[in-house]
Amino acid sequence: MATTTAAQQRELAKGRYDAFLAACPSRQLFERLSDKWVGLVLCALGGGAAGPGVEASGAPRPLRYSELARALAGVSPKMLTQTLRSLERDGLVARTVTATVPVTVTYEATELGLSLHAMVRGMKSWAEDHMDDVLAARAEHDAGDRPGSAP
Amino acid sequence: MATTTAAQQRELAKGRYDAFLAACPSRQLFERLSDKWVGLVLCALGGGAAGPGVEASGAPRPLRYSELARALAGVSPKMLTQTLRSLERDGLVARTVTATVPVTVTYEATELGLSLHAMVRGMKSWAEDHMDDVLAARAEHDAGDRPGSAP
DNA sequence: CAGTATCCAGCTAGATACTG
DNA sequence: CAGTATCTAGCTGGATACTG
Repeated sequence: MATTTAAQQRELAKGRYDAFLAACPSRQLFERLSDKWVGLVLCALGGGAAGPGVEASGAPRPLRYSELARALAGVSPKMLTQTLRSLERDGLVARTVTATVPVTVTYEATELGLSLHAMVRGMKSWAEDHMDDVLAARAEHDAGDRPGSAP
Repeated sequence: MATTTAAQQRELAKGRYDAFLAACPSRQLFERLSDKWVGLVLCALGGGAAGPGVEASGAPRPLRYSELARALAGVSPKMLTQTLRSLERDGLVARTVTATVPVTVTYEATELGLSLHAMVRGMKSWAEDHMDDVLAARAEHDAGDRPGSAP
């Protein structure tokens, strides 16, 4: 066991990592978090998933592999597994196998994963809430921005 | 002019977009936001940049192209320009050209960009603050997790 | 159900060199 | 200073097919 607590470690870590630096490990971590599937998986496991059989309850609950696949429309088995494995390795997601027939596997966000959920969910909500603003900005930009070119 | 205000538009947009759906425009927007350079640029323009000549003031201020290039260590001119152009098009960043010799170009986050800043900054801070936790989780995972395989 | 394995098209993004 | 242009290695990730 370490002689310092997790809280102390985190305190010491303040300022030790900087994602702006290319060589800093936190840069790689930031890049991993900046992945659409990572974001969507975390949103789903944080309680943001909806769909047939998966209501948007708002409360985090374990989801089965197939539920995740349904929630993240368009995800391939390969990417889903790959994403889940990386999240599991990083301690953000816990994988639980139940020996039924056929086998049941559930995934749920760990405490660490949950601590990230607010931000990721915020990003997703932001994208949904400001879609129209962005669409408008694009239209204005693509139109040429100059008054003279407006009809 | 539209007959509805931006606030009303946003109100109406509630529930109209869902990034979980592959075909939803907000999914593409979410994917764009889930880009390391987008995240880092937004962090820098939100006042999170530090370095030689660029102190981490915490207050958002316009940055020049070269300041951004220095802040985002390792970014290539191509990616920086590409990222800035896409952010400009989406109305998240404003580009200002001042006719000096040589020409001075500054970028700053728009109100829309600033509204996203909290989340992105949160992600970057999270990565820095929890780097040790993730490192520990990886070590444990890679060791095999099982007590029997520990030395 | 919950993956794994394989193949490959295509996009990404870095390196590099050049310009108004 | 602030880009633009070009080339390409290689990684990403989708399609597809198969398995315990």
